[in-house]
Amino acid sequence: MKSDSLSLKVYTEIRKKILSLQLPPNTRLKETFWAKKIGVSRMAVREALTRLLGERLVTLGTKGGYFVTSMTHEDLLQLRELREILELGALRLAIMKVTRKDLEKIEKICDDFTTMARRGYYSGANEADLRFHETLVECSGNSKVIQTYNLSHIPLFHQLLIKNNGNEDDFDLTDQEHRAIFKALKDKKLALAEKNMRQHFARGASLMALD
Amino acid sequence: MKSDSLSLKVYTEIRKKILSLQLPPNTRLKETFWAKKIGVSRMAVREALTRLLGERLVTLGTKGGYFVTSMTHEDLLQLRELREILELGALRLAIMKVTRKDLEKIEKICDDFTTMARRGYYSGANEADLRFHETLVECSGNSKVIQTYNLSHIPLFHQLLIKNNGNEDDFDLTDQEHRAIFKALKDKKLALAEKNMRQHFARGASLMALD
DNA sequence: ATGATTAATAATGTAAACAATATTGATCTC
DNA sequence: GAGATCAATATTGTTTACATTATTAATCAT
Repeated sequence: MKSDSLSLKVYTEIRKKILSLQLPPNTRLKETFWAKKIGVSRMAVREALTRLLGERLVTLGTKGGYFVTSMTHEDLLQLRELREILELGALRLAIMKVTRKDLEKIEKICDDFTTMARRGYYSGANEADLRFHETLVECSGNSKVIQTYNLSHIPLFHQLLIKNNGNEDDFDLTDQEHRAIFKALKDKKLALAEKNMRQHFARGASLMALD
Repeated sequence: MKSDSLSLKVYTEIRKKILSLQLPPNTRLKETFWAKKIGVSRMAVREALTRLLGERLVTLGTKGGYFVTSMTHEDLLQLRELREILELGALRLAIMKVTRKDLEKIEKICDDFTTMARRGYYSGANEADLRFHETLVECSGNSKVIQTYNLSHIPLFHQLLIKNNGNEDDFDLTDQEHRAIFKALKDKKLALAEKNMRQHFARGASLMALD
């Protein structure tokens, strides 16, 4: 098996931890610590962190050093707006381009969500929630939109939202809303799909206001 | 005067050259070459390139090495779609939040465009064109939208489009369209502003098809 | 001449060493 | 005991050195 570059390994590992909140915002990322932990030189770590800096997932401290990018409440509100812009845009493209296979994939994700939520696998259901939205964006068939979505920290936003406002009662509503969006997409009813999606996001916004 | 870090210096310089097409797509970026040229160690260059990798402005070759990210015709079409999504989204936010000062700034940019185009300063007019759109996005008042826009390579898109399809006859039309968008924004007529902007982008799209 | 083979060169990937700055913690003064 | 001072430690910024892999150039056989 071919071994990828060492810094790529570090990059992948730290990135995953940031996006899953195992490394919470504002955490300081000390080069030597991670070098020892992963078993590579400090330079490999530094390179990984610099790459994450380019992705805006880490930030430079005023006196040097790398930190996991922080998220203020204001940031979350703005990310919600951005998300709405991007996902609605993707939806408009998807309506035109979506394939039979895409639709099957989305429906399966809805089913997975239902199953997991019913059986109390809430983390799993959240994963399915995230995947539902990612898959919708993929259905846009526009790789630049997809890339932008992935660089926009929306997965992080989703995680934070769930962590702060997670509520088991919401799973049913989320399920219904996802299926409503899916159905409109399948029937290629753009206006309806947009309306359903806006509604879905509006509920998310109302949850955020409770902080 | 405080000196910033060396890799930041390299990062800034190379980034500017990429976005202005002084370093065209697919150019190989050799570490030692730039190290000598800028007068820093190879590692400082490497760090800068890694950061640009995170921003997707450079790519890794299959056999190693950094290259300026290439742009296929397909990429340009997709970027145009992305641009429309982001700028229309920003416009919707801007209609609600735009300030008097913002409006003055935009109008001034329109005036600059007119003046420069009339006097034959076409590069300058293109700069004003770019700035018109950037400023509109800034009027969204949403830093995440702004950040995403800046990471989306749209300036590059703009440059490439002009380079390939630049046509002096278009300046008049562009000017009118910009002013139409501006007026609708000032009057807070959302539907009209959207329509004008869509029209502006549609013309851009029609130019692309001529390749 | 043309194409394959191999030696020479160049470029990258990785690690280690050194210098400069920041942080910590102990000591002292009041 | 609270706060200031300064030494000790830790962390980062930068360069140099080495190992590995690509690329180029030269040689040779056909």
